[in-house]
Amino acid sequence: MGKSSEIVKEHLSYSDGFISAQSLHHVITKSKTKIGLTTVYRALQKMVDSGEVDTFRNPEGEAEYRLCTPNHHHHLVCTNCGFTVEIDGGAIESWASSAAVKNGFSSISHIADIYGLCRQCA
Amino acid sequence: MGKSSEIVKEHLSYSDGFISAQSLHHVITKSKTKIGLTTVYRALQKMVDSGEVDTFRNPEGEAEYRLCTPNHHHHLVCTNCGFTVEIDGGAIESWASSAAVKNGFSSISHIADIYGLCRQCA
DNA sequence: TTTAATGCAAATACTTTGCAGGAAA
DNA sequence: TTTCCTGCAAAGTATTTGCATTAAA
Repeated sequence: MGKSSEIVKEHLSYSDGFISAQSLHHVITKSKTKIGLTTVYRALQKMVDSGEVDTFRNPEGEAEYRLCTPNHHHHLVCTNCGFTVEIDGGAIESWASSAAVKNGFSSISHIADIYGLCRQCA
Repeated sequence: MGKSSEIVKEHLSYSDGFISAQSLHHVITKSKTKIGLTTVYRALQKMVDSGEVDTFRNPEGEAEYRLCTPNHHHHLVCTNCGFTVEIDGGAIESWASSAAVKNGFSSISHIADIYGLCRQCA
């Protein structure tokens, strides 16, 4: 694993919450570091495989990534303007694990996001 | 709105749970009806806009659709073999609406799916 | 030298859009 | 006629892969 993976992970840690591979690539190249989009994708995929990074697809079809951290949270997203609020998972976490255990599933992860219109856009 | 939208909706109702636009198009053309992929996409998008249909992106990046029904449920998906269990949303529904209200959001929908390994694949 | 990392360009997959022909009002 | 529906082909976007170059071990 070369230096690039380190750079990707570092920038991932700067970003709060999820970020897409494309955005991450933008951020990195804008910062000063030269890096290929392919390399960003490959670094992210490796970290997903190793369990260091969580991923899910947003409604636009882009994959979003974040470092796995203990302070796991979810998103409330305005479908009109994109305004996003981070919210606590609350009961979700236990719902997910109990549903999984009940059905014999293991190594679980979950996605849970809420979409709606924010006050401005309603 | 022509006949095609009716056909799309009908086949959507046959399918239990979510189905992708591509799969739906396959099913429809295989059944006997000639229909263009474009038309399927357009019919689905119209129904999403009107609130008749729910949609989300699966981890592969495909959009999946289902008719909105009162017996709303969620999915527990095996990431290895694709085996899927339908589970009740339980506390999710109230979590979603309370989080939304607390932040001034309206017209909300949510996605909540759990991924893991089923007994066979663990 | 042998192995792994890198990135450009091409390929792939899903979805959307432009446009012309046809059906319905 | 005017409007809407259809669907082919082209375009657009995100992601993956082939391959040659380069860096590291």
